Amino acid sequence: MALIDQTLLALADPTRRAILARLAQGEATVMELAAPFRMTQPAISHHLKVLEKAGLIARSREGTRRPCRLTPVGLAPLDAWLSDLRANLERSFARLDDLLAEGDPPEET
Amino acid sequence: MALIDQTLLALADPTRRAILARLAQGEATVMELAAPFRMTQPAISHHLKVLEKAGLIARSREGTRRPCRLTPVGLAPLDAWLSDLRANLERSFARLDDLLAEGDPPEET
DNA sequence: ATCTTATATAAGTTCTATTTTATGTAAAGG
DNA sequence: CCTTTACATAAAATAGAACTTATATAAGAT
Repeated sequence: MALIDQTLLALADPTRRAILARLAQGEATVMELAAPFRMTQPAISHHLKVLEKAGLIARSREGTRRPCRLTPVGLAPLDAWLSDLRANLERSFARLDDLLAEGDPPEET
Repeated sequence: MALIDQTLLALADPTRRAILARLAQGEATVMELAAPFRMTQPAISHHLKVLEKAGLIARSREGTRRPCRLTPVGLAPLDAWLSDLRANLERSFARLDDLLAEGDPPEET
């Protein structure tokens, strides 16, 4: 699975986005992250694993606790995808402008 | 369902992202969009419906054809979510810096 | 050592998304 | 009119993601 797939699949879940939002305020343990949700701890652990595999969070060890923190670089694939898309869009607009300037109506390939 | 949910759910599928990439080059009909995929036309039609409901594409009528075009404003919810997240991150880094400057080690709430 | 706290993993279930097959509709072409 | 082309919709199958219950592990507290 491509990086961008993992990124977007991870972000597509509201619980995981809420977890990221929480982590944007600072580190938190699994239990702290689980608290706001009406959901069991294993469910949260699974969400964390998805986020970790997507490179969106990292975890350390602090005795029995496993604090999580956000790793902003994990958003890079999404940034790249977005700017790619927008670059292509602009290129296609530029082509369209050229054609219109020539008075030549654009046609499909 | 919140806007950002629809946006990210739509983007989480590789077929749909490929469709958007194709549309970044310019308008295309359903058949043209379906061609590159080993997938039936109804499947593509369904993907297009998801993209449309997310506000990522729009469709017009041209006789029997239904050309699709990208609507870049559909990415606004994602842009907003991303900058929100990053704003919070920076705020929390700022707080951390303050505390460190005071020589006061940060603690959990 | 034992108990507790914090977390992970496994198995199973339920829910939702993707895809296909089959069929319907609407416009254009003969 | 009848056929074809381009697409939509419905129903059903499949696949996959999310969640729960039950259990395991590992570190700290007693």
